[in-house]
This record gives sequence, structure tokens and C-alpha cells, in this order.
Amino acid sequence: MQSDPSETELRLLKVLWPEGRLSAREIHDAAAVDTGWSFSTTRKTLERMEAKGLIAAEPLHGIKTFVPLRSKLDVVGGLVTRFARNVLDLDGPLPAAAFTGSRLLDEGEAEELEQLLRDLSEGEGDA
Amino acid sequence: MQSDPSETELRLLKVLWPEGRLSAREIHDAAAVDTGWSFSTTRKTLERMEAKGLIAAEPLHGIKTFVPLRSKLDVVGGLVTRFARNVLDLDGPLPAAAFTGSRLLDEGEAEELEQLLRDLSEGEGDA
DNA sequence: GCATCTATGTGACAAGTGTCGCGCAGGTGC
DNA sequence: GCACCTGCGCGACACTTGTCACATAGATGC
Repeated sequence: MQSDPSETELRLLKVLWPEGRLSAREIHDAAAVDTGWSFSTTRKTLERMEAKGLIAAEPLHGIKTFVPLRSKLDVVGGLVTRFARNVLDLDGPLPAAAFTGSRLLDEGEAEELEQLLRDLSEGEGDA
Repeated sequence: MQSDPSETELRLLKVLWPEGRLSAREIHDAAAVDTGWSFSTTRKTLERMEAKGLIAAEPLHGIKTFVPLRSKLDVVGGLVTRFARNVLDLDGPLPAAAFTGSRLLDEGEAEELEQLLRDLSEGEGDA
């Protein structure tokens, strides 16, 4: 049962994705400038993210490191789909135009995401 | 202090907006087919929405009626902006293309919303 | 006038979230 | 060997959210 991340959790994922693998301390140091959280908070959030299946904790050389279990495209795609459906009452996928300008996705990724969403919505399209 | 509606609250707003003014019972009857909630739940949700300043309760001929305090465009605009910023890391407004196909907004409204978002983001644009 | 139905007020409760702090255990420096 | 720092497990607490049920006060039918 992997649920979507909350906005808070997403902030940590955003620092983890580009790196691939980081320790709690590293994630915290990178995120804290924006979040302003205490280290405890970062660690607790990481703990809950692990419970949700968003990331995995892997001990490496003695210290605990975290790796993302779901890709950026997968997570963002889920979030976007949910938003489109629940807020906008939109069946089909959002067009790639919606993602242009995003600091989270470069052009290639935006296209990839659009393709992903299209595939998804075809798979579950209504009769 | 008017905060944004949760997805649950949004479902009730969506039945209220087109009508303008409805009693709790009417809102419930219209929403329950989708939500499956008990009447208690609908009423409690309405109560919290009132506390948030999303709607106002006005006694009319003895019974309590509810009217939206924030327009559809205002609310959806806020939600969209928040989503774009927090999830997509996007500064500017979402293009109207994102809204086409939405069952919530007709074409005119989609354009209006785009205009609104544009104005908003100009108003607070960074230096 | 009494039984009934409906509208409202209010309380309850479990999850989920945001945010920490405490305390122990294992290295490190001297 | 002792003092100290850091990583980590765990507990705590307040708030929001989703979901109801209970009980009381009018309004209605006859």
C-alpha cells in the first residue's frame, strides 16, 4: 500500500531524487534551509515516508541511507492525475503545456510525463 | 482567515456553486449519491466549511441555508496556484490548456481563470 | 394534544500530519 | 578510560480531517 506523499514529504523527495541516495543528515542539511525544520522533524518525516513505501532505508557502512522507491515521474504523475480528477473534474490527462516552466521537470521529463499520463488514462478509460 | 477547502469540502462546494443557495438537506441529497456519506457527515463538513469562511449559513424562513462565500474561480484559482507552486515548482500561472476538458469549468470560465491567475502572479511576481 | 418527522447543536473517535525532545549506543580524540 | 558527538529508536502532543451518533426543539398530521 503505497500512498501519495503529503506536500511536506514531497519536499524531502525533491532533494532525494536528484541524488539517488542520501543519509538523513544530508537530506536534512539540504532541505533545512527551506523548511526550517529541526533534525528530528526531518528524521520523523523520513520514517513515515519509509512506512508509506515512498523510500527505502538501507544501512550502508554502518549509517542509514535512504533511496527513493518511487520515481519522480511516477509520484508526480499520480499527484497530477489525482488533482486533475478531484479538483478539476477532468478525465483525460493534463497536457504537457501544464508542466512547462516547472523547475521540477525538464522538457524531456515533461514529455515523458505526458506520455505516461496518456498511457495511464487509456488503460483505465471508461467504456 | 479563509483557508482552502480540502478535497472533501470541495465536493460540497461543487454542488453549492451552481445553485447559489441550498439547505443542508438539499446539499446532502445532491452529494450523497457520489459521496455515500451519512447526513451527519455532510452537516459536519458544512459546519467546518462555515468556520473556514468558505460558506455562510443564513437562516431563511426558519431553516438554515448555505451560500458560498468564495467563488468557484477564486477557490479553484487558489488550489491551482498552490499545486503549481508546491508540487510542480512552477512560478507562473498554469496555461488555460490545463483546464480544457474540465467538467468544472466551461470555456469562458477557463479563460477567465487563466486571466485571474495571470493577474495574480503579476501582482506578486518577484523583482 | 400527542406521535412523528426534521433540523440543529454538540460530542466523540480514529487517522493522519507537523513538529519536537529524550535517551541510549557506538565511535573518536586524547 | 573518559568525555563527547552523532545516529537512531521511540514517544509525545496538538491539530486537522473523515465519519458518525445522540439528544433536543420546532413544525406537522390528524
